Amino acid sequence: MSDTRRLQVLRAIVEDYVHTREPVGSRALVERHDLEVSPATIRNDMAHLEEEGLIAAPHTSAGRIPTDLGYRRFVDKITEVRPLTAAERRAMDTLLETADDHDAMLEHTVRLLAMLTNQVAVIQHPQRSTAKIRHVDIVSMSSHKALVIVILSSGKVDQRMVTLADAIGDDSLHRLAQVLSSELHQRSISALPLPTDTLTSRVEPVLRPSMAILAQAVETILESSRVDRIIMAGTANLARSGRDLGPSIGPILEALEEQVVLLRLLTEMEQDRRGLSIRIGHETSHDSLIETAVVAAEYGSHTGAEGAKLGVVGPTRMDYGSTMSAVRAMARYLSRILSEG
Amino acid sequence: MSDTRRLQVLRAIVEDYVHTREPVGSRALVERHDLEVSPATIRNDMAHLEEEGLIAAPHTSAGRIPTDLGYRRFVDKITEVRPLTAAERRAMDTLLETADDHDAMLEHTVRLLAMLTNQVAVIQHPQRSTAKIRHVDIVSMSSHKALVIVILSSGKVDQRMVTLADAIGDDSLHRLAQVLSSELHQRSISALPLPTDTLTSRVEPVLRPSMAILAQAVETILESSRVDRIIMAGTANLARSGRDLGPSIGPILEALEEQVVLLRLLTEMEQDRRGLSIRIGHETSHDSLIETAVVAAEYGSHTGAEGAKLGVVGPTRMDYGSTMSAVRAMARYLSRILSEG
DNA sequence: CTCTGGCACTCTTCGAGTACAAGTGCTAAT
DNA sequence: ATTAGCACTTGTACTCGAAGAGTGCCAGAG
Repeated sequence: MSDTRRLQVLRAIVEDYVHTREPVGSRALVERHDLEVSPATIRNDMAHLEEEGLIAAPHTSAGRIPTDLGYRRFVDKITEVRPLTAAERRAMDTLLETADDHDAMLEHTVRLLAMLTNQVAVIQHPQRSTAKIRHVDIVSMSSHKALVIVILSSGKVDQRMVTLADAIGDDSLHRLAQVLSSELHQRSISALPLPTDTLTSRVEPVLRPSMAILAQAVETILESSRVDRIIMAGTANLARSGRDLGPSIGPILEALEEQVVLLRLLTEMEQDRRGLSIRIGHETSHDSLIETAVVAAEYGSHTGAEGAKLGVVGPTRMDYGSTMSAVRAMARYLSRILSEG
Repeated sequence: MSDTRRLQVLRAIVEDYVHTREPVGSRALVERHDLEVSPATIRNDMAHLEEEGLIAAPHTSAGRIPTDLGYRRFVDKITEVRPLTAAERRAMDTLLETADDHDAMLEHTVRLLAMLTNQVAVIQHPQRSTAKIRHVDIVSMSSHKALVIVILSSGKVDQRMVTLADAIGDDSLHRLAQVLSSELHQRSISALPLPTDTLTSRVEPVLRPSMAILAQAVETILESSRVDRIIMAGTANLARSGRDLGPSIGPILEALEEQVVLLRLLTEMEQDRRGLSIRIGHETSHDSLIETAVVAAEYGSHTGAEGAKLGVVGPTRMDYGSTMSAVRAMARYLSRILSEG
């Protein structure tokens, strides 16, 4: 009753099933892998694995397929993270060159990850709760309209249009911007509300109504910049692997568009020793994702923006080895670029 | 051989088919609509319609379904744009209140349109070829890094990180920003390349290498801001109507993610007298969209940013009446908000 | 105690055959 | 121009049976 062979069998079942998409039987197993025992022996092992709930048979007379638990053990005990191919490395390097602003960076990353894994890739905008205000700017758009621009230490730029209380000249606008900028400089974006009183008291009475409006705008910007967002790519890949996901790709797409779900899931997931977070099937604790697995990794954690993740969503029947390696490599790569920038 | 009845029959076929998703036969037709003739008469009419290529029979013994051409005539001659319901109007009004910056505005619009039509909605970022530079700003991020920010007359803000040639103090940076801003103010974004020589000559020699880098960054920003983008929402709706689109929803998603395709299609489409552009099936001249129809309308055309469109993509078997009305209403609504803002 | 060969059993898949329903096209009559 | 009737075509649903795959279990060997 060699315990290691059981694992070998599980591994073989997972690999074959991932490869062929069909339930795998005992005979095929001994043939494809060189287990030096007879099918009957394997059958015994399979019976045990089934008792443990690691594999299951769709019908009495069909081969076995891994259960969520089976995948889980496979991932935990067996899979070795596969190194990247040269082509993949090259793709990442070209990414570096096209690195533009912060947002574009994330966008390119997620697209590349989708291409590498042939799956849906997602990336979480970093929670910038520790980010600080670096600069506030105001640009006049018309007599009563102005654009408030807030630049954060993370390099993110947010803007918002406001309607001022009075017509205000460029000079006064400049003065307002200076007060805002100097007064709020280095202030954490999570320190709300803003000291509106101090701000208004620092300018001439005639400007105060407008200053209040501007402060309000800045506050709104900060608030909305604390909300996490998710960028997604490769939804077409979902359809490609539709055979695995049954007819249920609709609800999956919905769950993905409903960013909140994914966001909560990502933040809940904890990294294992390999620096990866994986949820398989029911572990996602979300009904429409019951047939999917999420592989994620944290990135940029050393820059103070902690907890931001990136990853892929695919059918539970996925090639965990390469997916895990791609996700991890991507996370490291992005972390490096961000810390350099 | 009443010609108007033929149209009536076509209309009935389209409506029934859109409603039931099943080929419609002569008997059902006379029953559901109160045509005061016998099925046999209808059969004659249908034979004519089939000759004209407006309808087709999937099998010899099945009812008829409209062809692309049939939908086309239906849309051109028959459909009356349905007015919006109160609920729809209300949804649009709440949208107004959540109006934030320019990008968020478009994003909300496209989501709402997706919800209203239960289809995939797309919106084209306005081609800002006529937009002008309103302001250029530089914010120091670290000793050698700075963020270049360009604000356009349309209210769009783009930024880009640059690495400077030398360590430059805040004062000098401010000076550089002022030169850039005043020199480039009101310059059309399509006027490239920038007069780099003039720019560098306006600052002290020690700053010139950095000025060159900054000018280059601005140029890059302008270039990439001229490229149109597409925002999309409601891809989950695609899956919902998957039954209509056969197994081919994969390629469709791909085509949609491949923004270039859609972008070209949208710009090519010309508005009809009702202010709508519609392409049905093969008219999209794109293989993977052969089973879809695109309904679009121009928005914001009076603000100088011309040619930007918004619309929906759905199965050819769609409710053209309500789709058309939703798209047109949305376009008008957005135009109004943009021209007010 | 582990492994193996054999064998009966179960269950899905696939094809052929058949009956049925839907719907047409045509012809002759009004 | 319209209608009624009828023969004809064709997809759909269902049943039946054979084939194939794979298991579980038992009895025997190492």
